[in-house]
Amino acid sequence: MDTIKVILADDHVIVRNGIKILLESEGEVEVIAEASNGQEAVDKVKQLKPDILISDIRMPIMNGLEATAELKKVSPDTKTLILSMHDDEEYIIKSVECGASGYLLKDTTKEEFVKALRSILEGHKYFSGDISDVLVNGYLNKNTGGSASSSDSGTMVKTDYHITKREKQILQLVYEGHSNKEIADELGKSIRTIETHRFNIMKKLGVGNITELIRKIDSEPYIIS
Amino acid sequence: MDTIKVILADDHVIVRNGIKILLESEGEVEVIAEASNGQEAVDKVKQLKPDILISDIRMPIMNGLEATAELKKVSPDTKTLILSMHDDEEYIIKSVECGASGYLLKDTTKEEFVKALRSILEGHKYFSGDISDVLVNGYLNKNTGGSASSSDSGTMVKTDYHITKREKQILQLVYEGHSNKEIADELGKSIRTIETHRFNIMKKLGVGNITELIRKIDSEPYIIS
DNA sequence: AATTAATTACGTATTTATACGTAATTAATT
DNA sequence: AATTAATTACGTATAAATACGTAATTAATT
Repeated sequence: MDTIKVILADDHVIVRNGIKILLESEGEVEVIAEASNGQEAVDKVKQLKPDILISDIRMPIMNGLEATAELKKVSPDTKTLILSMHDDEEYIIKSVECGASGYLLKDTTKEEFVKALRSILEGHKYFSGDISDVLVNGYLNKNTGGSASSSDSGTMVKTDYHITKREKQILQLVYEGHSNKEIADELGKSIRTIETHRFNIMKKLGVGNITELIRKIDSEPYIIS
Repeated sequence: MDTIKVILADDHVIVRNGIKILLESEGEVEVIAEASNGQEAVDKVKQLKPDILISDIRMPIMNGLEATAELKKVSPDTKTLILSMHDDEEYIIKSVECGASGYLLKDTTKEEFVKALRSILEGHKYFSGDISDVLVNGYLNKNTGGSASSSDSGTMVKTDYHITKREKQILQLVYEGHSNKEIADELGKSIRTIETHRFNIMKKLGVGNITELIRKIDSEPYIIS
């Protein structure tokens, strides 16, 4: 019987080392490569065609969800298992939308970890905890209704804030701590324009002040990527 | 030859598991207990008297630096090795001030990890990378001058912002996203008082807006603890 | 080409926060 | 008891941001 060939993507070496030793102690999992950012993960998946990519979400250069979405193009048979500290529904749903086959928290035991890998290799989805079936079924129910029901997507979990390209640009600068004046100068636009965008962004994201905004982006970084 | 007895403190099981397996694969290190927060770490150190506590900084209930400082009282012979993602000088200096014997980044190899443990067990300090000697020597130079030089502590690394008790209280509420009015209501004080405190706090911390403030506290959480 | 979405920017109004200085009162330290 | 530090709060002034609405222009989509 062949081993399950996996690639690990996490920006911390010690975490990758720890996971590698954890999994290979089982004997049926082989870590064939490691990546410290999403882009490196995609490149190595393309090159090595592993069975499963195990990926953190928050990584430099390209995050784990984007890398997951990218896999369809470079290695359609490779599946992704997300391993994250975040248990927000938005993250979980977003990972499903990006095509991930599983989602585990970093609190996961070795036993469950290996069980998840086996399950995914057999073509199933694997989401840890009680929220797994609820979320996956909820997501499937949302999509079973066809295109008519896509207008109701906001009623379940909000994952698309409909932030335009320009809004993301300005949001990034706000996130970095720039004042409206600084942003106006940088983009060569009127400060009134920036204020308008800013108002629209805050409304779309449902936040009331800059602190909430920063927290929201910290927890959902795909908003600006 | 006895093994080095260590306790691991990190709020993520998978990290603790990974480190445990990593270290015990060497044979000369034995993980005798684990803790998921600073308080639990202190309690287990008190009970089990390990050689070394390996601790993350950011943990719930009590952070790793506070736990380090607490060890003198409960197990004077136990040394602490901080294992963190943060390489800010403030963190490193603060760990020394709390009595830590070493500081490694989570980017550390197994070899260096074990080397650090051996070194610490022999009574030495162990700080990873080129910054280690510079920082430790800089810190010792600061203290070698005696009490007369303590007035110059701000010229090297700013670790004490001299935030008063009341200021910390208000800072916590600002950090949580409350407006000045909300804070004034909650504390039963004039909004003008809150504004005054807020101005003083920002000045002490050297930040120009709320975004910078949040980032600073995120990277130096002891400011408000 | 028509329609829709995004971008730009203003009017009007208000709120909120920043900035500096002064000073009385209270609490803590010497 | 005297001194120092912290807390409270105001005057004065200004800057910055929030909030809502309107609308022209440009870009993208159908």
